[in-house]
Amino acid sequence: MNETTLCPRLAKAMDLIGKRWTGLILYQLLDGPQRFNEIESALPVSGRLLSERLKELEKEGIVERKVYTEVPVRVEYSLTDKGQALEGAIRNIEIWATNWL
Amino acid sequence: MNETTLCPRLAKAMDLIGKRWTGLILYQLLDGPQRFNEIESALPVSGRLLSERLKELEKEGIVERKVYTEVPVRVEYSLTDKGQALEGAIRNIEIWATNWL
DNA sequence: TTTGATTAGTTACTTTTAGTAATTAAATAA
DNA sequence: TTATTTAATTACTAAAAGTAACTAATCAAA
Repeated sequence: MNETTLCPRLAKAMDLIGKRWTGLILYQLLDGPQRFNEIESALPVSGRLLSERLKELEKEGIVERKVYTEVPVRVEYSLTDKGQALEGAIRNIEIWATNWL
Repeated sequence: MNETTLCPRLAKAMDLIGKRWTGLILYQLLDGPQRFNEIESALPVSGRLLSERLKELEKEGIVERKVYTEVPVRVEYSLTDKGQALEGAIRNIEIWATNWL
């Protein structure tokens, strides 16, 4: 193992996107703001991990969390500009998947 | 959890690329064929996982393994067409990383 | 003929992460 | 008071990753 010339920004990007479910969560959010349960229902991810991933993405400024104090409470997640900027990468993966899988 | 409308091909692509180190291994191979130790030295990945990942990628037809019976043995890994087709996706992640991280 | 060097792994063991299911908090309606 | 709904969290188990030592193959040097 070593850490030589590897670009730290690319490494971080791969670490973020590469975390399990993160890519699919972002893909899901490309459709627009969605609440917790919507994302949970759309993907085979448990609430435990979805919560964890959304927190990470929020911390990185990729996802925004908005609470509506309705009854019952509504929490919506959406992509920030930084998150939206990932669309090209995600669409490219989608295209590759369509052509090669 | 559910498995509703999620595109299975995208899910598989995300699962492949999303596995730890896989993105960086592919990025590394965009530079051309490389032997095991070269990849291991370029990335902070251990031989154990590098070996595991390369096997998965070979099984998926993304990476090709070629053995040269020299002394000592030389094993080179390279991208197949299917693997090379991921360049767009990987470059997009690279660009995003440059702009946003 | 034994020792060492080199590459490409594998094995054994520990730590971290993920999966699963049950539980909680808050706010209200019946 | 009990039930309902959403958005989580907690406790526990299973799987994956990290680490370091070891192996196989082949030859050269001592």
